[in-house]
Amino acid sequence: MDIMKKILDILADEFKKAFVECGYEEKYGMVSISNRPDLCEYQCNGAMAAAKQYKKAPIMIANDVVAKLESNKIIENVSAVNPGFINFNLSSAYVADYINNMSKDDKLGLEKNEEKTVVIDFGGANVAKPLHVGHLRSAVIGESIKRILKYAGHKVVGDVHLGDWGLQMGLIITELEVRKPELVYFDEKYEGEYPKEAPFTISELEEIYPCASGKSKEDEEYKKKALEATLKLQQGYPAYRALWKHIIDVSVEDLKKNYGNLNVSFDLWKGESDADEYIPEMIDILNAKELLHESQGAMVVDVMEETDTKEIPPCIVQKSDGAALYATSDLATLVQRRKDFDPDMVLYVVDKRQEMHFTQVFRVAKKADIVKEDTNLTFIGFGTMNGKDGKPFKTREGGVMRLEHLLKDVNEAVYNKIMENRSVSEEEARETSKIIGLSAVKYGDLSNQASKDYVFDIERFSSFEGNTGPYILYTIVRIKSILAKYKETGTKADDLVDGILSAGNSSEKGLMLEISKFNDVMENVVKELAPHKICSYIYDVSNAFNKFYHDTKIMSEEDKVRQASYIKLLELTKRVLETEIELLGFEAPDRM
RNA sequence: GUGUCCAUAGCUCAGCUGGAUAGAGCAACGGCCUUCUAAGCCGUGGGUCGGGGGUUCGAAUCCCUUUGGGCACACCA
Repeated sequence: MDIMKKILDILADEFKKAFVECGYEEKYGMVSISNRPDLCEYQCNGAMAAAKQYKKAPIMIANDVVAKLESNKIIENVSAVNPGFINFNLSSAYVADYINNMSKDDKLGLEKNEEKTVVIDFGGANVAKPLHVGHLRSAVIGESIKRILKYAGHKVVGDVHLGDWGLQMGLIITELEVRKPELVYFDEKYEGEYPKEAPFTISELEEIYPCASGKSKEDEEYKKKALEATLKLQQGYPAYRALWKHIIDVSVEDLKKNYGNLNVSFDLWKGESDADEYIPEMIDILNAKELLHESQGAMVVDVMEETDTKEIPPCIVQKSDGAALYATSDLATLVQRRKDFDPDMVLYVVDKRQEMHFTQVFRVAKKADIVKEDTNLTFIGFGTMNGKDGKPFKTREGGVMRLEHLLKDVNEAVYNKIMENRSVSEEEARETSKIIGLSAVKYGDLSNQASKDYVFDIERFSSFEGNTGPYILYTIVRIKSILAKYKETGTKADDLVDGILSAGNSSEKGLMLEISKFNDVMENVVKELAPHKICSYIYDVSNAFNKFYHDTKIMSEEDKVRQASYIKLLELTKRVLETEIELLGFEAPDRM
């Protein structure tokens, strides 16, 4: 099976045909999920929209259409309701058929897209600075979008794009010299090989940067030294290059560990330093297009457009002292990415406060043809993660909280919950609390629209009730548990039944209907790059499953064929849920 | 100041290509475990969708206006 049409499109086709047969335009045959589930599963409101054009009472149009559809095999219980709604259900046999087809498809019926190459820039990590809560959203949202686009069939390159260039590096080198002047890197006459081992640990490094940064603010002389060191490094002074390499290696190793704990990974560990060599070429491009001009000592590109409703300041590409800055690096990186990947799309998952900067960069890139004309440059700005007080999330002392401490706190809260509710070994509880904790954090973040600020509430996220990650995991664990029990009986569902049978009761059908929405939901998720829609979908699926679970005693079912059908339905439900949480970036344990 | 985003139940959030009685979760209250994980299921109460105007047969949703907030507005990233 190559493509599976979405249920709504299939239904709309039936309605369009009916509208046309009755002499109305087919555009009125649009179908939507019912907003009155007590009355029907699906509805069509086209009769009301058509009333004006045909100068006819909407209910009459609805009646005409209903008459054509009464014998339709896909549609059940179709009826016209005042003032002109057409309510109907999907035939139980048809839904069962549909989801059986879904289960045969490796993408669960998601229509294939044309493959695009996408570079996604997320994470926002800096060398020598530990990840803190401010890095959480970029990592979590970026990872999810990366997975979503891969699932949709695109070639995706995730780039962490490290902050590894600039003054911070000079500061660290300067402070290192103060602390360990005996190191060969500071001996100008040294000509031998530089050591392979880094002369510091990650914890030293993390302490050095804030210390150096503090000193440079008070001590002019110190700052000057740091600037000089930065310049020497950028000019390629071998000793500093060697030292710098160590700083990066030590940092990256630690970052990989931390991102690993978040289930976040990157295909590419490029940094701002990698863009450096592309700066001259980028400047040449701008000059060739005669876009670059001097303004107040700096070299800038004008980016105002006539349709702008406000002043967009020119994009500064070179500071008045000749140095590069943020925009310089981002533009040069685009040159590099074009050479390396020739992307159709470049996505930036960045704090929304940086929108202006990216507007400028994108405009320059387009004006200068640094990217192809049809390259889609997209800024996905996310909101702030706030504490319960509605202000940016801080530690109790008011400082910036490190990401690993945040995760630890959540895991601890989950661990305590597990120990009070369940009697499992401490070791298992520790393992499980990591898995559940991650789901709590990620679901808590992703269930909100990315662009909005949200309140991070450890209590709420790590509580296991309601619309949370743990609830979704619990649902999956219940399914796994039954499937394991069924397996123990030695029966194979496939031997008893070809596929899922028509639903025998309303909660079973409810579950099937939810499952059948998969491709529709996913198409939207991919189009809008909106993980929160996955969350609301799997919450619906989980609710539908738990209702079904409550109504149906699966293991004690006497009718073995019916039971086999239940098992197949459970397998499909599990597949849908696991596919979706995979796209959100977490997984389910076997027990909890 | 200019621009921009936001305002929905006590709290946290959905819903916004206009449709019927505005939905969840938490919190409160009441049911359901000798039977597949009660981290669950079922139910009750709770709202002038910030205010005002407009378009429409119909507006939380579109337009205008007003109030209150967040954020951004050239040499930081």
